[in-house]
Amino acid sequence: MAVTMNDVARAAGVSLKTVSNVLNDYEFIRPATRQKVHEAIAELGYEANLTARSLRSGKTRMLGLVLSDLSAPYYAELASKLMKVASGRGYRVLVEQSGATVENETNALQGPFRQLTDGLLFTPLAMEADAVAAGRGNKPVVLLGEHILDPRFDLVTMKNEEAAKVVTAHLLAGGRRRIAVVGVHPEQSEGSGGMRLRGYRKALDEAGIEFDPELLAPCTWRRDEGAAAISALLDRGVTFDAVFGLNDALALGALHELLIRGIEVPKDVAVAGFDDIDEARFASPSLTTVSPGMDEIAERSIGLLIDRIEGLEPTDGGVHVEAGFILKIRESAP
Amino acid sequence: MAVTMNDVARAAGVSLKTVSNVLNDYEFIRPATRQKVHEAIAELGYEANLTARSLRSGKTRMLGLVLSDLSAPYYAELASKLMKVASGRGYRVLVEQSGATVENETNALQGPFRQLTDGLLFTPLAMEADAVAAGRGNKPVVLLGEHILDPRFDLVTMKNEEAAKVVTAHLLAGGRRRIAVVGVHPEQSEGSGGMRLRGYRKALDEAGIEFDPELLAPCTWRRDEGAAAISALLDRGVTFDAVFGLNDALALGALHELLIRGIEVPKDVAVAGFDDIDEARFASPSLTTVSPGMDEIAERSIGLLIDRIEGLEPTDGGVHVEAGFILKIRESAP
DNA sequence: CTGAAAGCGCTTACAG
DNA sequence: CTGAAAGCGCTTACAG
Repeated sequence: MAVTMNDVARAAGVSLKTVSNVLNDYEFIRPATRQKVHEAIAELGYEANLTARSLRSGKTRMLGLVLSDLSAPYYAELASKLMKVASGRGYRVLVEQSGATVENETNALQGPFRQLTDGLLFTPLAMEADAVAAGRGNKPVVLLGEHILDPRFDLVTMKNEEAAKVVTAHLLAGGRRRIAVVGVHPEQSEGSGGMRLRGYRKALDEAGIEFDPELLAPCTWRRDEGAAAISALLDRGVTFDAVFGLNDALALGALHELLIRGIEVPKDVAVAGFDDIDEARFASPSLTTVSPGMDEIAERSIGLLIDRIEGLEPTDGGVHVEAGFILKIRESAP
Repeated sequence: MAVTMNDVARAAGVSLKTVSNVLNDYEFIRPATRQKVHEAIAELGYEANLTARSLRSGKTRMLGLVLSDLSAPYYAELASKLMKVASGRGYRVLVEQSGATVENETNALQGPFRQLTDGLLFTPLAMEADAVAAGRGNKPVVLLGEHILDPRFDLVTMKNEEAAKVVTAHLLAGGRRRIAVVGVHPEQSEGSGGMRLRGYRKALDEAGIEFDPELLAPCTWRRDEGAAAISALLDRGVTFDAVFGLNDALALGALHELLIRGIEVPKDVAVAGFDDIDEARFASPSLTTVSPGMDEIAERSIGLLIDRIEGLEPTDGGVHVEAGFILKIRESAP
């Protein structure tokens, strides 16, 4: 059927092992032999069978990427970048959507998905740290995001608190005093949301402005929820002169609602977000936000994972990487 | 190391073949035997080795998805849906980004990527029909999109021309007479762009309105290009009372530019797009557009591909599926 | 309904 | 530097 290594070996007049050596770039091969093999490969149009290679070697050269939903802009952009970086190092990325449920996350961590990959880039949103630690098996896992911050794990994350503080300070520097926060999760002090809220509060503290819980608009991190949350705030008669969306989707939802209500942005209310998704640049008005260094996150997380797989990362405990960030000042909060 | 079928066979006191039969739901197995095997599997925590299965059976139960860039909102949403549909039928989706270059598309079609998948969902953007036909090999390929319309291929597409005609007719019904078109490719009569432009012209014809080439704003399909194209049109002094973006990103870019210039939407200029990406609902003003039936596209394309793989689709020639569409009337063109 | 054997196409010790 | 053999863990004919 297909051309096999055996056919190549026969055509080149060498043994199977020699063909394998050539394919795997083994150092000590006589140049003449190497050339004979390469000629036979070219002549026969041989292509290595990846499945057979995987079965024998136990490696698939695929990395798993577990995230809640690929259609979310942030994840779509991240996945795209991760694939490009991985490709540069000879790996593919296989994506699994968890919908942020414990069941699906557990499945991705322990089920057949795991077999198909040499290591996992895992965004835990529902599972707790102990469950992840118990179920991670012995292939490398690198955590992405902030839901779990635990010295047991390799982790690549962004500077949530610090960046949120900088955004908030920027709004304060623009003269804003009552900054509503959209996307707060009531009882959550962990995760991206909790950390960004902490950054917000620190900025207020440093500016000597009292924190007013009235200004918190709780909702899940979806655009329509952001619109609804800001709408509810306005209906309750809460006054504010700025909105900080805990991510861009929320900020854009809020922006939309403000404009519908005839509130001018940034004149009456300034708006800022977090993530710098592509859309932020093209909103009307364009959105002031924080770019959390996605390129760096992609490079470092893939790098760390592959180093673990190939045994190039010597550190014993969890490696913790924090990517840098950049404040993007645009029209919505100049 | 890991638990194998052999271990299960030994524990259950049956042969390897019997375990295989149970795992593959072979009909004629004595219930008692089946149960013994299931008990042994549960007791030992056996999980089938997918790589070994693939090597022997020649099937990976993975589908390849080739598209230009996963970070484009339309593709991200499509990929997310395709994965969910495929998962329901027991397949995974492996994504390959081509960047719309001939080289990468050819690689995805003929290179090692192909080995990893039982069939391909392929969005050709750079390759020509003959090259695809020559290189597709003997595993099933289903084309997505409109760049290649050819009876030799299975194809799932949207009603570009018809839907564009309906959008244009809607603008005309609202009293607009000079409708600019953003995203035209100068010499391209094929592909989504060409077909949508044809729909636009048909609507004009039927309304008895003369076509004015001045109103065509050529650019590639990116948001910033849309903004720049409409800007160029305005700078040239071309007058218009509506804009039809050949996709939503273009329409949103144009919308942004119009608002910046102090042109009121929809009062001065109505704006409509194509795709109904999530963002369209939340733009300010929200965007009138066409929903091209992405759910249906996902269902039908995965269904067709898997039917081909499993030999369930009897048709000899290429099957051509056209998904339905819905006009979404929103604020930008009521 | 079930069994014993072969083999998918590689890589990996083991020799030399 | 290269060879002959074993074996990764399954499924697939072939028997019975």
